[in-house]
Amino acid sequence: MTTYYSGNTKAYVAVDCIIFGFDDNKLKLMLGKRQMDPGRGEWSLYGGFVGTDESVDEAAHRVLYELTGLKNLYMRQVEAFGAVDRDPGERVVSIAYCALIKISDYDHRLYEEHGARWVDLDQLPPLYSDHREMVQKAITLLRKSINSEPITNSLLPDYFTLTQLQHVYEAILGENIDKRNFRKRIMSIDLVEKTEMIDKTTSKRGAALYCFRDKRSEQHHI
Amino acid sequence: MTTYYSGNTKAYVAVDCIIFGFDDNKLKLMLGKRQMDPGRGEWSLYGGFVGTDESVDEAAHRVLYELTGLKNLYMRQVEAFGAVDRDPGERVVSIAYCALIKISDYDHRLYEEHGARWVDLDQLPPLYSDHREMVQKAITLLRKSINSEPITNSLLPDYFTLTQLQHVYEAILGENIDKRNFRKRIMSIDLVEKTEMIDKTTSKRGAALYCFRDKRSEQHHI
DNA sequence: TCAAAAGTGTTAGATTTACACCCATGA
DNA sequence: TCATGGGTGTAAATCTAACACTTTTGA
Repeated sequence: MTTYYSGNTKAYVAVDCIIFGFDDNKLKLMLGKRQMDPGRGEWSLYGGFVGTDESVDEAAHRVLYELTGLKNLYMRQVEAFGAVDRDPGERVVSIAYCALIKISDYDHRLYEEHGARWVDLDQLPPLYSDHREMVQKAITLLRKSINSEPITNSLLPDYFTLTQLQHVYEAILGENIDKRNFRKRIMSIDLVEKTEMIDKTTSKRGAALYCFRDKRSEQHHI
Repeated sequence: MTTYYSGNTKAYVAVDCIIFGFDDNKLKLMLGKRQMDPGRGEWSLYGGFVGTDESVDEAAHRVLYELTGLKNLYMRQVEAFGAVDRDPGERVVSIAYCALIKISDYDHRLYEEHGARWVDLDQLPPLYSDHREMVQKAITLLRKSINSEPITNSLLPDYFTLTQLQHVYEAILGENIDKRNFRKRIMSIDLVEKTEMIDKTTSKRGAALYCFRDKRSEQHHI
């Protein structure tokens, strides 16, 4: 038995997942009612404790998989939260992760089995512990990295219109974008590729469907 | 006794401090030889375990204070490191913090008591565990936030020449900057204020000494 | 025929980059 | 007097931001 550090105390280490989706031109957050004490019944992010045989990153992916059945989603560490009393039960240091889901690609039954709900970001209920702060940090992170990481790729279905893409940018950045400037910029960075397909669901005229050019950005799900 | 989460296992939670200084126109990192098993004698960042009555942030500040005698230094969480085998002894999740010190403002005796040394960033020895990766992440963070956080303020003495300031930028960004463009830009953002003082140590002609304009950026040390 | 979303260029201003010489002084 | 680092301006190129009308088609 190893006892190198036995003079020191241990703590529970947890992960909490800030799961974003995009639907109805709005950013959504996946929340559930907390199913354990303390705080049972409060709105909460999905989380779990880090096990002995998994890294913290792996724990985050596991929690997300258990909830959604999806693997290899975009996921990124946001920050470790370590206030002494952040958890009303015991000392828990939690590492927050931001995850992005293509809502429309998957059916919602698994979420619902867990009592999960997509909630509009601008209508968040009070959240358990410091989860609200985690969400805020995650949004700040999304805004900073929207142009350098495959964020929009992870939120949109495989084929999408430029208007949809613009709405994702607007939802994340929280501001309106000029349509012409936006299209010019997107075209100049080789991000997307036009397909032959036309989407007729949002207008009578129909809009060209695009896909992301970088095949590396395609996520592989189980 | 609280036992809410007793089905789960705990882990040691530690902090590691990536301490940067600036001297001789180069970024320096404070390293020490690890003084405990496992890994005794290896070059290592300064770290410590998070105690029961302190937040993770507080633990980081405490470790830095114990080493340097300085409080209220610029400090920022970098990332949590949680690989299963990252520590060869036991399961330790470590949260890395980046700290910035004005080397020339303080004498080095306290550091030396701890066996600490300033090492050139481009001449790092092999480091314990994943500390090298922590350093890399910290540099990336510095580069990203050099224009939005009081980073150069925290590395330079209270009075400095524009050439010194430029050297800090160059050391952090790892690239040469055009002198005229640099001065134009610095002047345009109201970052610094010219004083009446002249520094004659680096040239016969002498260079004007500047101070940072924003008093909020001044650090208060013990 | 008209309502509704798709699609398309130009111009002014701001920002960024490249670039070279004189100044002041101590040795 | 000269070697050394301090200090300064301009012009071209790039990027950003503002702005309005035509197209298509199903209802």
